[in-house]
Amino acid sequence: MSNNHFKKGELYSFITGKASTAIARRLQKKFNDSGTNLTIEQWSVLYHLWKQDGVSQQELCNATFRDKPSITRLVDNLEKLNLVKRVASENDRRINKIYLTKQSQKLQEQTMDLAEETLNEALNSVPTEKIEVCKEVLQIVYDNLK
Amino acid sequence: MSNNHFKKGELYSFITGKASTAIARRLQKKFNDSGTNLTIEQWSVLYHLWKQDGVSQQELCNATFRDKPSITRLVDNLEKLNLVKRVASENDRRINKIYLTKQSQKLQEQTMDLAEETLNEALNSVPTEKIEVCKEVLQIVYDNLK
DNA sequence: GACATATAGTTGTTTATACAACTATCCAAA
DNA sequence: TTTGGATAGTTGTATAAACAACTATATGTC
Repeated sequence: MSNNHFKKGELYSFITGKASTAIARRLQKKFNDSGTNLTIEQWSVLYHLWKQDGVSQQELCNATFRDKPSITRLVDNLEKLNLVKRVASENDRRINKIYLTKQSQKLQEQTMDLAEETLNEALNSVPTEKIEVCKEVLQIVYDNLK
Repeated sequence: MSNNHFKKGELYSFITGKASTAIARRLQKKFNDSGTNLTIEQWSVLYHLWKQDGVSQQELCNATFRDKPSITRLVDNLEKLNLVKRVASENDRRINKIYLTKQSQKLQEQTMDLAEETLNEALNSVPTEKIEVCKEVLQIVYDNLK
């Protein structure tokens, strides 16, 4: 059996990520409106650092699905904003360990609330069991392609 | 009942569009490997022009969910590649109508095949009915936020 | 017809992504 | 211990997105 369930007219939104783009834009707007001077991409790096900081840039690459130059520049910008600090590893001098600052620790609660709010708006009226199926499918898609 | 089905650890992939990013990267790789000198974003504009060309840049904005400067520059680059042509409208001189060239007409079949191939790889082993649920949820998400 | 307003498109700036090429450091095998 | 390959990170370049500010044209109202 073919998996070819996409008529031409349906290719588009899957490939362009229409839904996730809309979610990201909505969250960015909430950041801007609340005076949170942060891009979604910067937030996504902080998101992983809030779970654990002191990790290498390479670990941030893996966690955020970005390449090394992207992380270099995101960390550059986060450092300019005084939200993270590069600390050279003592054991391995190739490695920068990335630490949160006091300022970025304060941002966690507020921005996570806005993120949850955004997802609740996005998923308004969608039944729980359909959300679960959707999450499952998207995870398989990712696993199929990684 | 709250729609708050996202534990903190699950927020991330929905907001960042992990799955659609993976799909776009895979398709871009297929374009590159096949010598198709085209970005996914340029392709997404051509995608709508293959359905109908001679439309205004504003109509392309609506169709591709981009703002006007983004379309201006995508059309700039497509024009440099000789894939589209701007033609000033006779009725309304503010409007550029965008037309496909012979070269871009040739690209349609090949790139659509690569796009379908990509989606089939992405959705490998996902049952039809779950794909349908997923498409439905993503559409509702988009409608909820637009 | 004149003017205010809306619409279509462009340009400038900042941030981000992808890829290639590069430096510095580490490590393991000869 | 030397050397060659792997790993961590940076820099250069092209493309793209978002936002603000801008020009040009059209339109509706007085």
